[in-house]
Amino acid sequence: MAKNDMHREWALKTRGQEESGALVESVVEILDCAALCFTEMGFQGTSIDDVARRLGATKGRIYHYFRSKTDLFFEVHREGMRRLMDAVNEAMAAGGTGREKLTRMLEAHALTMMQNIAYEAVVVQGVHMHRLGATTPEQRISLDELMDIRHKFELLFVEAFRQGQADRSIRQDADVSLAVKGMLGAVNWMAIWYRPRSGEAPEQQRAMARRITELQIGGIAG
Amino acid sequence: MAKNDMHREWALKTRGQEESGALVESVVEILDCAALCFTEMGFQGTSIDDVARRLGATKGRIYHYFRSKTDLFFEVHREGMRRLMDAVNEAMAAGGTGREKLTRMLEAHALTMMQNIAYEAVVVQGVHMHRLGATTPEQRISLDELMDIRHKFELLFVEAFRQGQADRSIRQDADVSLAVKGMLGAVNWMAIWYRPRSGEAPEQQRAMARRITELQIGGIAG
DNA sequence: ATTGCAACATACTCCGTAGTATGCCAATCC
DNA sequence: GGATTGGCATACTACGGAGTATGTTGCAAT
Repeated sequence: MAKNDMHREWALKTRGQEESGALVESVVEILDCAALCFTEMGFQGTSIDDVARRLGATKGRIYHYFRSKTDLFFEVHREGMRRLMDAVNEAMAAGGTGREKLTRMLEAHALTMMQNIAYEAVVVQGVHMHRLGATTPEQRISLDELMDIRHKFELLFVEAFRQGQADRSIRQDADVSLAVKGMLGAVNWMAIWYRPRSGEAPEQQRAMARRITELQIGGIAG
Repeated sequence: MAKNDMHREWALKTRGQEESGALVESVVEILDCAALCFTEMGFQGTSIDDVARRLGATKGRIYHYFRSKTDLFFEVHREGMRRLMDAVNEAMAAGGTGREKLTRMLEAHALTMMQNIAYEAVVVQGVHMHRLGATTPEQRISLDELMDIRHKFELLFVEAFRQGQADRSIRQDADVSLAVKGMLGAVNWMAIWYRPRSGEAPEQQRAMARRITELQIGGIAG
């Protein structure tokens, strides 16, 4: 393959087979640093040099793997969505009533948010960027693709919600779309305020995920 | 007063008496355009020239009233917070149980978000920027001040929540802080997805605000 | 009628930053 | 063991955009 196709090649590879290990690790390292930078300083506020500095490297290394800053951002976003999707899909797989499913899914979502706060904060930013005219046509395509995944993600919750209404475990009188947007909003908002306390045990995170989920399902009325 | 103090003067004026009208209107016009630009393209993504172009004017007009781009952003943020604060304060004033208060407050919050989507989207962005090291010391002060208002805003909800627990209208077993963050998250998230449908009647907005609020209070369990 | 100043517009500087072109080295493959 | 190539670093260009310095105009008070 020609040198110039290196970047595209990588994007395709990530969906397919494993790589030689060292290469993958180098890219993952870049993604991790990029996620932190984007989270702390925003997309426009982060320069490629910032990411490189954090890596202890220079731009060359980054542009060797990614065609542009926007591509790098999208790749972080994609990885964040993938982790969310995997967690929620698994939670949905097990049986139970619609409400039980929905509860597990929401809890998995919340927990994933806490465990991958940098990546997920970028995802939230990306959603925010949606309408921000991504300039080049190719970026538009990438962004649209990500929003499509985002939409499918939301549909998983809608589906579980409807199942819950069908089996009477969820109230009938709710506007499904609005209800789901509300629940997801409550959890997504964690990207704004949640910061892992140093030495926070995974069990504490699970407990917090359970509590916030239970409040969304059960409400606060006493 | 010296010319150079013009900008600061304005910032102080906004808290005090009315101005000569025409002047105020010119500034409000700038704020409106800035809110739209920041909402659509983000803080870093918006150039002062963008705002000026939208105004049908040039940078000169903007820099005549605002010392910097950051100041402009903060002023939009401040205005957005003020509208939220006013609406929620009014909703809190009337009596009732804690739960009734909280319901009215949340509903007022949601409605204000919808009616001032551009300003409120900027507020959400500002919260996001919190940790994004605002560079100059003066900007830090402004940002800290805004975050202080934000915190007071959240405390209003915490207060009503606690009152509701005291009068037994709200369940006892909830983590107050987490519950409030969840509720506010659900409503704040509207800044991301809500766009007014053309010709949407105020009554439809009120209905949506009521529905999303009721879901937060009552939960979805059937 | 003049002066003074508010309310902008115009024209410029200067710096950060995205992206590129090129150089360098170590490993791998004929 | 020369050539090739992947994996970066270095050096450079080009440009947009924040902030400033300097007009220009119209109104308002004296």
